[in-house]
Amino acid sequence: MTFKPVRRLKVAEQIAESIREAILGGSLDPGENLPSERELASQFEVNRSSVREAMLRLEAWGLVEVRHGGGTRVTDFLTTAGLSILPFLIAPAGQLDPEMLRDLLDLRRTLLGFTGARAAEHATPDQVQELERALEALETAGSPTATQEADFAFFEVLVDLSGNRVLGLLVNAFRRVYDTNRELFGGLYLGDFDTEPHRKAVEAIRAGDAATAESAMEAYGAVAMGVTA
Amino acid sequence: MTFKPVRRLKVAEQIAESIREAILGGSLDPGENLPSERELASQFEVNRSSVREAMLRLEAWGLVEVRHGGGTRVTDFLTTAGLSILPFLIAPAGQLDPEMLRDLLDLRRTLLGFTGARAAEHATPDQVQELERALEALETAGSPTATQEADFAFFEVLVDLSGNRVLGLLVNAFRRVYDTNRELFGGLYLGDFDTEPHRKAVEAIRAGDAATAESAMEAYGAVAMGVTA
DNA sequence: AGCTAAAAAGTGGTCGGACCACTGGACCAC
DNA sequence: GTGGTCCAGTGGTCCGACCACTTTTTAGCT
Repeated sequence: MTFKPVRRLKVAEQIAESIREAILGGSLDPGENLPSERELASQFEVNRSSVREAMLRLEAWGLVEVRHGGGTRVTDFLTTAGLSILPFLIAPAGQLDPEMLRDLLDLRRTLLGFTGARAAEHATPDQVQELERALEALETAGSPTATQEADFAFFEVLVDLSGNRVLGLLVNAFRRVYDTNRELFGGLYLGDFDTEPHRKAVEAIRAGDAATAESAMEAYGAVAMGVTA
Repeated sequence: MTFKPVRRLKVAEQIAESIREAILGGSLDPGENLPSERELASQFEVNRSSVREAMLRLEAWGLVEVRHGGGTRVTDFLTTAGLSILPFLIAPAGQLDPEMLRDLLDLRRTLLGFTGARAAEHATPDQVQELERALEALETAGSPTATQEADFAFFEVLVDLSGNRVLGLLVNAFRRVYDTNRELFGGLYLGDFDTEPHRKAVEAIRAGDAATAESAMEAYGAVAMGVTA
């Protein structure tokens, strides 16, 4: 038996979360002004400093626009926010949003293909060996949770082999989506987990066959989409 | 003669920028602890509040990890940061990093293909008309700057047609890369700008031909890569 | 009345200092 | 070794004040 660490939520984080949900949930419309920091401080019964920290977070997420002397305005997050809000947007009420999930998996499938193709073009024999170790770890994983972890680890090795650092940053953003809602995504690994596409991809990468690696990885991405349908 | 607006940088922003460059530039190694907030405040000769705001920004970028009572640690940004740091990473010294640019354009090319394909599958006649207007605006643009803007606008319409909201968020992140270094990217539009791929893509999208739209957009992406080579 | 410019009110930004909450290490008792 | 206590250091929150900027109101003029 292992225990999960207790969640310690800082004041500023609670405030930011609260307002974030109001924005993403549509209670606050784009263009609208947030109450002033002093007003918010009084409403939440906290110090203004804590409210300011919350504003900083919201601004970093691209959810509000702070104007010195002119109030804080809610932005249209679909046109200003980056991938950093995806973890919250994909599971608004503790439940995965089917449309968002579909979009995410669809995009993921293409990125998997891209990753596989580039890996096939750039991987050295040493790196292929590393990939094989990751595949073996995946196939010998005992629990669904372990499988889930190993699957992502396999993918991250692959991203490393692709040699594309921008792709690396993008995948970091995706992983945060996954980490934040780990339990929800866990369901995708309950059925039979077939590593056949992985093996095919590894084989193609070893041979330097980009096209085959691409289609193998896309096939793997398609499987995940099927599970949710 | 027109003057550019004077840059008014808030104290906290200057500090964050300063430390950000130190981290991205390698002066601060991952795992290393930053000086304490009190120490930094004294070094920068500002109040501790301003330092704290800077820390929040750095944390939001995924560049540091703040631990209550345990100091602030520099993270390995290549494995923790998201696309939000790409604007800074791609032009570290006011000059575009060729490798990063190559990776970015390579990934962009694939995303363009994906966008074109999905647009062809989902676009309604009304939407196609909107796309045609964007294309016309692009072809009648006078200056290189206007062309640059119109080109991105065309792409954003296309993203909208694709109906994939996750892709939309991803493109927002990309646009920030572009906006932050507008002058540097402007060079890509100096030569002859051929809108032939655009026209081909629009035609394919109108016909609902996903495969052709995909290859047309990929061809367009490849052109941009050629310019920089 | 209508316009302009000064004044006021409101809002975010910075400051200084105090105290609370947490971490990590030193030291002690068992 | 193990667990406990203590303590110095660090981040988190609070308070109240003032500065910088924007928006609204008001006073004054034509």
